[in-house]
Amino acid sequence: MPASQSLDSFDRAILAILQKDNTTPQRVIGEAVNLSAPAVQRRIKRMEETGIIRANVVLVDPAKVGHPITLFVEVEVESERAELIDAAKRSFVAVPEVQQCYYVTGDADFILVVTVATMADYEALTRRLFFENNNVKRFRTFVAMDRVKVGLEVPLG
Amino acid sequence: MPASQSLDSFDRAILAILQKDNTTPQRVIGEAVNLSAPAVQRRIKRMEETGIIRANVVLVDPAKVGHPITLFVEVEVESERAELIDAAKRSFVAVPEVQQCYYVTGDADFILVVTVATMADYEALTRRLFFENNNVKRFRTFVAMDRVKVGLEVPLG
DNA sequence: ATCTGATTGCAAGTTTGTTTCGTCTGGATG
DNA sequence: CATCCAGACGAAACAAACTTGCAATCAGAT
Repeated sequence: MPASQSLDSFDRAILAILQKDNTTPQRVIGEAVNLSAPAVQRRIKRMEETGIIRANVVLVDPAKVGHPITLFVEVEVESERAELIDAAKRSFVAVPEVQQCYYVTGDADFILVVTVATMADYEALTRRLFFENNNVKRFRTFVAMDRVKVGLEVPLG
Repeated sequence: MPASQSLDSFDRAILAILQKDNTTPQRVIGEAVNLSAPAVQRRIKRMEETGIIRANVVLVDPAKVGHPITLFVEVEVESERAELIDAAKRSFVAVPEVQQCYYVTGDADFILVVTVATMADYEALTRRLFFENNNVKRFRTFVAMDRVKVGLEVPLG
């Protein structure tokens, strides 16, 4: 009973479908998981309310809208004082070209995924984000030659 | 005319909305961009056919479905012979826990984004993917402490 | 000036999503 | 052991959204 529990096997089956294609009609989902359309609809609504489903979005091919370059950047900071880390987070989040930003353990402090139109744009971005930030000690860039697999799908097993 | 060109400013405005919420009714989109609902619908359809829109999906909160750990892995291979690289790509793509996989230039050859339930699961994964693959020379793991910004949104400006 | 091809808005038709309502199940309580 | 209650279900009615056909419009080329 998915009332108190957050996920049962119906929910997982529904999520698996929606992670592939959220335009799938509820009736079709219902047939796939052996539930009526209203039941499917109620479960989706609850998962949205509880934050299991964070968003409904389209995935855009970056190359086809003028952003053919994807980059990874490892950023190392000078000081890990909380307020400086927070400031760094805010500055990264604010930049649309930064698709993803993670605060990590290891040899680096941040890992960024960046999408740009040209390397000149990236050069300008590094100036703004890294060279003008005194707390950035070092950064290392990887250029993606092949986006072998790109998605945010979470396995549900 | 968006016939031969792939993107005009209407398309970009529509995409910007859909990248945030693809459940937005076409009528509402139409009001926002000053177009009728059918016009919006035809443009969306064309962008889907031409591959500008790659997919319609829900984004799931990994922590809430039992995958609280996100990892980055830099993988360096022994040989960059094409067939070995392709084999590596296939092996990474086949694993559901590998959300993203990029073939990159720089000190590493691949960068993976991995989502798992426990570190034990990750340990098992490294065994399968890296230790049992003779072509993997070295790999380096970063553990995400904070998913500061996660998305696949492409800036449209 | 005219023609062509593409795009638009409107309106009708169709599909999909949503709400309502009565029923059923499982678990806790007396 | 019977009763009660909360939560979830399906069927049907309802509302909203999507889709299509058609005539009108606009831009560029002849």
